Amino acid sequence: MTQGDQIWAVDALQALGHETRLSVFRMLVKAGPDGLMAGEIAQRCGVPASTMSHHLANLERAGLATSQRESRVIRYRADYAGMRQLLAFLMEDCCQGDPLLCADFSEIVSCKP
Amino acid sequence: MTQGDQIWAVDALQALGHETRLSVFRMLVKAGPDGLMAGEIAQRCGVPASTMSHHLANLERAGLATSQRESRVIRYRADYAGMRQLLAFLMEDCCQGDPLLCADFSEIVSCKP
DNA sequence: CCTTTATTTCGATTATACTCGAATTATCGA
DNA sequence: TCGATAATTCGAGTATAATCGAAATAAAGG
Repeated sequence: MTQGDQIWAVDALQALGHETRLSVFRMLVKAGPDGLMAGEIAQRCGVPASTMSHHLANLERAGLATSQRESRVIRYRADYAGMRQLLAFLMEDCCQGDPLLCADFSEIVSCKP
Repeated sequence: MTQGDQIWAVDALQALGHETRLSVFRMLVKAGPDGLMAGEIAQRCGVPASTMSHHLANLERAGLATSQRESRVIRYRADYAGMRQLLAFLMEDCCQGDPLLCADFSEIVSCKP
């Protein structure tokens, strides 16, 4: 793994290392492919729109969310590819796939034949 | 999952969301059960001892490292249980075990029958 | 005891992040 | 074109984090 790889991982981890942003990301995962409008996210979190805009931009920069304008609203979705990369990094590069760290997840991931 | 559960996850994510600390954690994983002395960690990272001490305390508070004094030195080890909890949180609570997010990991984790 | 070594804690500075109202941009519908 | 609406960007204040030398603590060995 290169030095650069760790950099984006740091960005992604830092993005999720904030209560509001972690909530937002989970909200987006729960919302699924439809995602959520920026305004509704702000409202649900009880945070001013301008503040939320920064958090959403942060998540997007970190590769954990995508945005798409639809006429007047902007729809945010969880970026599954980014999250998958982060999880892969944590399990492979960071933890070296060590069974001590990762073995328990065989039940969580869909690996039943 | 409770509100409190997310709080420690935020702490752990934030702890890893820093270049030096992420490097240290990976270093500790690589070092295995023997761990590393505080001094050597600082030296390897090219960071003053006092600065590193804060980072190590941060990782320990976040449940990602443990420390143990051995006569004059202090040995740090990766906290596997904490990291497992974090990975479990990210896959289960955060991503809802969604195959879209987690399916790829069936090869990484040791789930071959 | 006193010195040396390893580490932490203190104290103070600097840097970065967070927050939010106000101003701005983009889009739609009348 | 003119509001009205949804969102972002700006600007400025506040808070939190990072940094590092100096001082304090802990332990070992003369």
